[in-house]
Amino acid sequence: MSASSSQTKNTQRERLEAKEQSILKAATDVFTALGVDGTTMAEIARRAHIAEGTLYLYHKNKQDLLAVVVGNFWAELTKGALTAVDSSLPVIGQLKQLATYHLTALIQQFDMVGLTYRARLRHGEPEYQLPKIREYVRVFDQIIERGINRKELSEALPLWQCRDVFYGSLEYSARTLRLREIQFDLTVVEQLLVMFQPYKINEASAAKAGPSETSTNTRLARIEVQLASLLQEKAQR
Amino acid sequence: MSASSSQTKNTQRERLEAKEQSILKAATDVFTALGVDGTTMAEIARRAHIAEGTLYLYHKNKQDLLAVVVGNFWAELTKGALTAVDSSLPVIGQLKQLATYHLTALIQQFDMVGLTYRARLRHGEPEYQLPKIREYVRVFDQIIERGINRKELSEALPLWQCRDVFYGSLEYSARTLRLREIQFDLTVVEQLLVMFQPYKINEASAAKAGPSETSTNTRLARIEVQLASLLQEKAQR
Amino acid sequence: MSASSSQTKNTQRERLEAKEQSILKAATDVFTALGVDGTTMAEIARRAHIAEGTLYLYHKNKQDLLAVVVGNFWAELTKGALTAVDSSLPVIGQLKQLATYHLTALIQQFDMVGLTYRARLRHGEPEYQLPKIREYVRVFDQIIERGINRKELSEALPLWQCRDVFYGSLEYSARTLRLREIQFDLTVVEQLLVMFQPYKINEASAAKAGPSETSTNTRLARIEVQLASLLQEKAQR
Amino acid sequence: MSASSSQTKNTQRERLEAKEQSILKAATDVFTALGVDGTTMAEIARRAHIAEGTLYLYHKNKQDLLAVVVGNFWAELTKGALTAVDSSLPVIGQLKQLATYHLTALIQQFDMVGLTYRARLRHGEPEYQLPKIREYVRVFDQIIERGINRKELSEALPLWQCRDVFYGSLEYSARTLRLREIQFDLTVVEQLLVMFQPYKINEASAAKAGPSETSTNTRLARIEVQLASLLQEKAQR
DNA sequence: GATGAATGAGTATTCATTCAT
DNA sequence: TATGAATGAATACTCATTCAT
Repeated sequence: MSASSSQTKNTQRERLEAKEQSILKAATDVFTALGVDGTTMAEIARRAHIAEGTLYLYHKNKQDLLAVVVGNFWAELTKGALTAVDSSLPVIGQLKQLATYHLTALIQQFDMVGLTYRARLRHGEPEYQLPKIREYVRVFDQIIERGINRKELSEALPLWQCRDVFYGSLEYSARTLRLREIQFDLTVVEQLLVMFQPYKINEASAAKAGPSETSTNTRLARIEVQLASLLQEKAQR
Repeated sequence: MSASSSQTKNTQRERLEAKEQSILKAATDVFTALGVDGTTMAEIARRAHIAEGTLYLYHKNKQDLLAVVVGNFWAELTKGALTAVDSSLPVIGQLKQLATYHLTALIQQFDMVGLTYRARLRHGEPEYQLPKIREYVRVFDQIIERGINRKELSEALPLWQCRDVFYGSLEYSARTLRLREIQFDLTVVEQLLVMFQPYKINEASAAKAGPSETSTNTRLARIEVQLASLLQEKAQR
Repeated sequence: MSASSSQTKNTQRERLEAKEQSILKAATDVFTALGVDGTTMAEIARRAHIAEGTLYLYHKNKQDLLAVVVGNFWAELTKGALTAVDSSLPVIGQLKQLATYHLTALIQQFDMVGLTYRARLRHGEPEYQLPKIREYVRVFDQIIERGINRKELSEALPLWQCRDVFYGSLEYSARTLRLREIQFDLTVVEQLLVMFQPYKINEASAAKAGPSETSTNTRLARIEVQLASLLQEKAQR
Repeated sequence: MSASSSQTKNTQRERLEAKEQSILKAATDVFTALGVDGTTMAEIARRAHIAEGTLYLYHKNKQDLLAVVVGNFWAELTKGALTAVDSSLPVIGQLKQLATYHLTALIQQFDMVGLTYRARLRHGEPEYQLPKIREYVRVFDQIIERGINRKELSEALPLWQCRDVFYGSLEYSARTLRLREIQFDLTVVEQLLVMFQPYKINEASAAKAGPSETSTNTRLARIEVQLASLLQEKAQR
């Protein structure tokens, strides 16, 4: 009897869970297809095969529903990214995997970027950082941390500046590629990785003495960035 | 009489021009302050001291008005950028100037970025590239072209990929800096310039392999040591 | 030409005025017939032959429209009361006229009493005294003041207590009479006037205690006998 | 065992009764605090610690629940009034007690008056007399009847007109006093009692012959009211 | 050109009530 | 009895746009 009751409870929960998923699926589809303003709660309800009022049992209002939809997207992206990155590789390789994954995903689901901007808007506050985005962003941070721990990257790497360049470049590129109807562009990724050269710790460098010309440029670049970072700090003080 | 009429016409034109400016000023203010959805044509008319109907003599509809407002912003940005960049400098210096200008401007008027996204949306099409933005983007392209012409940059530089990284990084960074209430961050700019190192043509390299190279190495080593000690200090704090 | 313009202006004003009246007429009818909750803005607009949105050009919202409708009622009532009362009569006579007028009017338009209660409700405050009601109430006060000035009424008369009894009785009675489908009941009015007896100043009393008194007594006695017999008759029926 | 079952049954009944009371308490609180429109069945259920659906096992719908709440109020008022009135006193004294009790109670729970109006509204019918109010009103009638039986009051007293004046005055006064934040005003009560003077049978009158001046006024007033009543009847025929 | 009154389509949200469990 | 998830009708209000002066 307790089993049956637990069974029933289970079924109930599953039903609610299924309904919740159904709503999110419908909402995602409609928001994606029609944009925030083009979307009506009625249409979402229709596609989820529920009554309009039921939507409000699961989500406080349209804005909240949008936030959940967007949050879900980034949560899924986080999962995918963790899968896509092989942490046994050298960090530069990992960053390439992450960049590739990110760029590909954004190109495919670029509408979500627009929705994300809308979901971030809060009445009063200028903008709002969705928690799920923060989690996603951590994937990048973790790779960098790993790199530093493994002595593959210099501690001097300015974390959040690099992070912004990384994600900013990819997002912007995704928009452009979308417009040009290109599925993917490796150059963007490669270009991005150049950014990390100055922080790359060359294990071989100690071994071989010969300072090649390339090495000079690299060293200069590294110095310049580090100097900029120090100056910045000083300016802020 | 023709003089008087031309006079009048002139005055008339000036009046219309002034009214147009008044409308754009009002529209910019309201859109910026209240966002696209918070803005009403009535409020814009009120602030421009004209009747609601008059707005429609100057602009087809709200969406078009927004497009003009946003277009104006980018046109102004173009003007400013052209002023900010000294084309007599080495291209890297020019890029640094442009990046600095762009980042500063975006941080100061970040609301415009949001409006830009909204202005790009067209019913049906996924997104739309505003002509004024294209013009702005050309400023970057011209610097690169100049660099290639002057043999400062390799022809191998992948133009639009670099461009996307350039603008994408700065835009994204601007958002972040805005959130952190930071006015400017040189690191972002410097970081970005690293990207162009691989395409930098070292005129001295091919020509001379003389003693200056040794000296360069020596100086570099000295600087690196100093930097390392500074970073160490910082890390200990 | 100035005439034509003034004419036009006049016409315009008249049109707006007419529209305003049309709205109020429609609103009054609908509120009266269907009650506050039964009334929809759409129905009012329909009956006023205007668009729904137009209602909001004339009245901020439903609650405000109701307040105006109710206010109008009391303003009209004030006018009527001033007409109904002949200030040359002894005050008791005036009060009788006012009471008669008030009772009759309330019986005929009793729905307005219910609307009045609803119009008085403000969000937050417990209740709210409509200005137009205050003006109406002044009609009573003025009669009393007049009476006191003319030495027909004692200054000892507790003004607002009497006023409340006056209006309270009539309003409550109006409800009852409405339920019983009675158009008017003089008894209520007469009953009410008894209240003022203690404050009536008998000019003759102090001056003369002469023969008229005897005569009065005689006449009273005669009337009392006749009345008693009539009442007896009535009782037997 | 039968005892135990009866015990259980008893407990069950008590439980139901307790739940019913809990619902009514919650409903009364919410209706009083938030008004009819501000009240939701969900909130009542929440405060009564039951499910929404359960409310409908005890009360057909919101309107009915309101009616019960309001009915309860008047039933309680009836109880209180019967306690407050000492039927051994002269009727005028009893009326004074009733008036005092009524006024005090209404001032304290004035929100109930508003709820009463709303409870009386029926779809279609203009208004509806709640049974519990009728019972309450009987308290007044009984005092009057007693007075007539005891020969303290004249049979000529027009019962329901007096009743309406009685309750109407007090209700209206209660509203006013509430607004002025006054707890009680004896003047109102005293004022009201004047109304009964004309019907007061002066036992002493037969004993003492001297028709005082006061007596004249009183006799006149009495006659006037009785005449009005007779004329009324005639008019209705 | 300028006006501003008029329009009316468009929708998020609430909540009394029901009913499967 | 009790539950509480589901329902869906019902509506005040906004505002971009138009058009008669």
